[in-house]
Amino acid sequence: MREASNMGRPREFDSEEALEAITKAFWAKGFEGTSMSDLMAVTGLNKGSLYAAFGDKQALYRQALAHYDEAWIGRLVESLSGDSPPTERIERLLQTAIDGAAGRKPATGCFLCNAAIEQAPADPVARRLVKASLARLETALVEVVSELAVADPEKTAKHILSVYFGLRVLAKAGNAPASLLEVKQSALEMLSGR
Amino acid sequence: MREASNMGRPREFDSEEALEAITKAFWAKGFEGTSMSDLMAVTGLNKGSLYAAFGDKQALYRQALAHYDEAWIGRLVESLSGDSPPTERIERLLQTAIDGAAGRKPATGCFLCNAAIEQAPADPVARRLVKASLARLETALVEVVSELAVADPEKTAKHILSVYFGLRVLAKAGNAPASLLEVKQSALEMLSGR
DNA sequence: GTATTTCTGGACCAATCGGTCAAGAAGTGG
DNA sequence: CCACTTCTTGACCGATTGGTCCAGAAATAC
Repeated sequence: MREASNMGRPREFDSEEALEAITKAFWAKGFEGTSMSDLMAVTGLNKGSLYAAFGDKQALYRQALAHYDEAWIGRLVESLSGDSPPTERIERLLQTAIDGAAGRKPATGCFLCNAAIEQAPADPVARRLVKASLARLETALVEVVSELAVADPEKTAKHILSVYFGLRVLAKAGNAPASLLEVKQSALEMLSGR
Repeated sequence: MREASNMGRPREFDSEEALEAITKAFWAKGFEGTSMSDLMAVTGLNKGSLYAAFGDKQALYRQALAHYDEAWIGRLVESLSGDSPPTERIERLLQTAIDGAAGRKPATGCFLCNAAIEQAPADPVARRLVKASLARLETALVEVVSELAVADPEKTAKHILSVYFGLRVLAKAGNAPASLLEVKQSALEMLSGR
């Protein structure tokens, strides 16, 4: 955000830390549900600093979404390309969706999923970011599925991705983990040819 | 909402029509994204009438959600219990999710899905309504799947429901219909034992 | 030192938010 | 006719919204 100029007063806060807090705020309450006052509260900064460092609310949201892609989606993709058995890696992905709601109040869920529903239709840039994250996930999934004896890996990968987001929705609705586990099992059974 | 009293000035508007318009507004822009002014605009009523007839904004939203259950989810459930082949009925369900985004700008999507993401975590009543709609869909799906030669109909039904909502999310993100069709095909192949 | 640049804190802004209220209109029952 | 009830209209409310601005602080460059 800032040029590498050593002129002028140095910034007193860590931009990364601030963006992390901002991301969590939008993640929990959405774009419309999060006010600038909320963001001031979670970062400990005041409006002037926020606007100078990141821009307006929409820019803030987009950067939070990009940060989520880097951090969380990155972790997910990484976990998909481990060296454990393919089905195990896919199970881990689906389990993430299930765990994302278990116990927590309110359910943390998936910022990407929330953004797809709330902002993607209204904000082209947010939509572009969401699609990019989805593409990352899909690519990683195709690679995993390709290791299995499956007729059409791309089709199957998309199916798994769809189940993943379906689980996210069902989890947010408050479905019991036991019920969600059945979905995961069904998906895994499909992969192993029943 | 109103007692069957013939005393006093009669209401000049049709509550059902108003609720229909209100539902579409919340459906398109969410709870936080819809203002009372928006609701005044889409119904042609003024605030006083809205409050008198439905209550505050949260009550409005809940009634919209209940109306969506009656109307749209009802139609979906009905369509699932036709006399066409079971796989065809399931295909129709998934196709609904795909069509819900095609061409339309912005993608209409599914109010139930939006509510699960946006309001279910924050509003217990909304969560209850969402879960009830989900249960309706699931029950109808179990019946359909039971007509197929499937080991565990309930598990499979949940899987299909998950795919349905996954499709809704992917569709809102702007995925091309061709890509979504692959998900549908994959799900149907799973049902027919590949 | 001074000049310059950038950041901080908070006052300030118009607009909008959800919500209330009272006055009068429009009906029914007698 | 009058009494009563309910609905409509729009003014009005305080609070909050996203966003701007400026005076002063804190650094570097000379």
